[in-house]
Amino acid sequence: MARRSDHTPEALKGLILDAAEAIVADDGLSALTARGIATRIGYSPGTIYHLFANLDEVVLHVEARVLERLEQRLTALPPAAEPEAGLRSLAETYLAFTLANRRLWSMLFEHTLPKEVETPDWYAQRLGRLLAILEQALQPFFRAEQAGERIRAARVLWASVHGIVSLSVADKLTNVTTDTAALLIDDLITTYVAGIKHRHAI
Amino acid sequence: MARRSDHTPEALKGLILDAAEAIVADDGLSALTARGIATRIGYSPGTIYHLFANLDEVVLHVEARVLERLEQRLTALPPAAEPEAGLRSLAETYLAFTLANRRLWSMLFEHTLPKEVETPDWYAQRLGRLLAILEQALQPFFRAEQAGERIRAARVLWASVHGIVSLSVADKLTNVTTDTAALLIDDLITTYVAGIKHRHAI
DNA sequence: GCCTGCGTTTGAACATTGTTCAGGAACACA
DNA sequence: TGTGTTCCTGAACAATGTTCAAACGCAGGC
Repeated sequence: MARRSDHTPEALKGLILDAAEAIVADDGLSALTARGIATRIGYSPGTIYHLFANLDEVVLHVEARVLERLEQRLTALPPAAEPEAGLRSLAETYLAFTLANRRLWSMLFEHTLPKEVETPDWYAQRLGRLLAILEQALQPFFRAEQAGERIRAARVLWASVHGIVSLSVADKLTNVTTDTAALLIDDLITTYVAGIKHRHAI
Repeated sequence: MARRSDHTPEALKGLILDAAEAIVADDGLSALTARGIATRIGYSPGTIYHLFANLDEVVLHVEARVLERLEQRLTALPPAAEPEAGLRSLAETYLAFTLANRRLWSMLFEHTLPKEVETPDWYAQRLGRLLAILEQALQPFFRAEQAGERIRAARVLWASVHGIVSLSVADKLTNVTTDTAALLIDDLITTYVAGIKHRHAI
């Protein structure tokens, strides 16, 4: 009973990604199955494979949407009065986003592509844009000729916040401590920024 | 053709874990299958289920062995002349270990237990012991009555180093930068320690 | 109104997975 | 030799990702 253009291919892709995202958000990446998506959108499993090469590609696109939403949140933040407050609100927004989207966020790091396949360019570019936000927020702390140090600091902060958040989302740190991720992030920023001021006195 | 005590149950458990570890080390967590382990040790898949409740439990034990080995490396380090050098060599050892055991290390974070099941106590204790090493290395930077700050700093550093390492092992950061993980870790420790000295002048 | 062609969609099929469990095989002891 | 207990097997089940010949229904021509 093949239908014809119930939905355009693009609309169908959207349906598939919506369904996939809902499943991951509800029950985690491991609950995502081709048949599950198909049932949810009222199509058969085969249809998915006409629009995506395989399930990995579906996951990759869901990941992209999550990253895009995070980017929107971070760029929508009002400019901060003080540089350090700007950093802090970036980190807090990041944390709030991951906590509100625990399973979707975990997906980004649980999911690994098969050996041969490498992450597509657009994926790296998405990450790059997120880093650029941080690089800019760090501008007040460095002189113009210290661009290298500034860029490195952005990566360190990005990865560090990620580490705190991911261990806490996965419950691999909170088992051991009563500190919440928010406290740790606060300490990280305060101390790291104090270190920057001390090292690269501007 | 049931054999009798070719191996004691304990020895058999060891064989299973060895095989599982080898498979993960070679081809990653996703290549780990009950049949694969069974073939490798010359037993049938069913045997595994007499010794472990399910594959998740096998993975958990392999994780434990990896954590144990890391702990051995970290505790075997010679005492450092300077406090900051001690921190640095801890972090470098950690990084070297993860790079030498990429797939095994990724396993720790790709693998998540099903919703209901929670990580066993001994797992949290293993992590706790690793953190304790860091807490001790931070002792010279804090006064005795600042134990709270020191413990928090250990968690921040632990999670931050983890973040740098895990993004770099998963190639989700290096795509974007030419900095190696070692440089980022170096920057983290230098700057964070500078921040500590500045904040909690001892 | 009918036919024909073509892009869509199906759903059965295949290989592979985790997991179970009735029963067979080998040892220890009589 | 017989008997019981313990260990181990391997077939079986449900579920997975993925493929692809066939079936379907719309668009356009007659």
